[in-house]
Amino acid sequence: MNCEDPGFEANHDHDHCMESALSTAKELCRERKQRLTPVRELVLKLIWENHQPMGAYELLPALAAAGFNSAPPTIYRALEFLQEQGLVHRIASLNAFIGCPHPENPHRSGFLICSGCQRAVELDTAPVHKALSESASELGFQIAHETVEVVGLCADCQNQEAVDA
Amino acid sequence: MNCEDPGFEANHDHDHCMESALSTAKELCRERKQRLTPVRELVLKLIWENHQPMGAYELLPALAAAGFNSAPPTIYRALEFLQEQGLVHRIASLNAFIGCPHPENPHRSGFLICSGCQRAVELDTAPVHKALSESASELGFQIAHETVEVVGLCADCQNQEAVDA
DNA sequence: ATTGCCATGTTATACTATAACAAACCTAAT
DNA sequence: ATTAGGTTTGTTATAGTATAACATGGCAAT
Repeated sequence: MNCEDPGFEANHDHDHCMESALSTAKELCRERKQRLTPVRELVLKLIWENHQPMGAYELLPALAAAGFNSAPPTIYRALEFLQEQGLVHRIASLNAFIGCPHPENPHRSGFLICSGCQRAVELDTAPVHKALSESASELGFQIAHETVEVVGLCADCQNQEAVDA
Repeated sequence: MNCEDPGFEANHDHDHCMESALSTAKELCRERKQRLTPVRELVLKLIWENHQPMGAYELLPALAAAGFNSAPPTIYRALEFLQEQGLVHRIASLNAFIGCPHPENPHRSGFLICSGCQRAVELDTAPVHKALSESASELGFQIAHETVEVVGLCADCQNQEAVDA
């Protein structure tokens, strides 16, 4: 299994995961001549450390602890930049942000979100997009952006429920 | 064309549309022994009058005008009830609410949202759901709820853009 | 008529996000 | 090296979305 795309496996190599995401981010920003400034890098790091959807305000205390200004605009600006670079995605139904496991090529994103453990994994949305674009084209609708967010229980949490019951 | 499901057609019979939605709602609530109280009915009416996604706070002034308490909890409670009954859906990416054109049988909902005219139409999400459930079952993920919201341009607004250009 | 539940009123506050302007900082051309 | 111009960050304030908590009122079944 690719460490950058661990599905709902809890016990993957977190450290590697994070470092890999950060070095990819640095690489991409260098290529694109974009500045991955300290605050931006820290925010990305925090998001990957948690490896689950994080609210903007959940990230603020760590920014303050690191000596940055921790007023809301700071975090939202960093998140905006990271989104523009495809390094993080926003999950609208959670008002939360999560690291993208494959930012090197921009793509339509979709998520499976576990309501048991709060983890989320990015989906391959190609089949979903196909279905959507067929429905859309019947109505002459031109798609610009898709929000696909599926809430449910991951395999682990289903087992846990069975045990608890 | 079914008036309750007018796609992006602007010039359908609004009044009929609204009355039909309201009478269906009354019927359903009677069947289910749920109380469609004055404030709930008014909120549903306001949503159908506009026939496009409405923010909770956009609805408050009309509530106040009708003599109801217009503090936020009033509207959110009404919206919560209407959602439970399947009479309105929430669109997460817009923080807005819209009337459901076929509340008689609960269903997974998805939307096409036009960024030109702000209208939204409910999709048949069966094909999308099929694609999603295949992806989900590969990961052993059990789906509880789907958020599918597609932003783009409806046919009218594409034409309008072409004219403006 | 009484009781108990459901709905609404009311106040306060939490949570999410952005506007607007000032200060600091790159960086590239002179 | 200097400086002009753009980008990033700091800072204050506020807009926008949603819920907690408790009081009050109304309705329905006994």
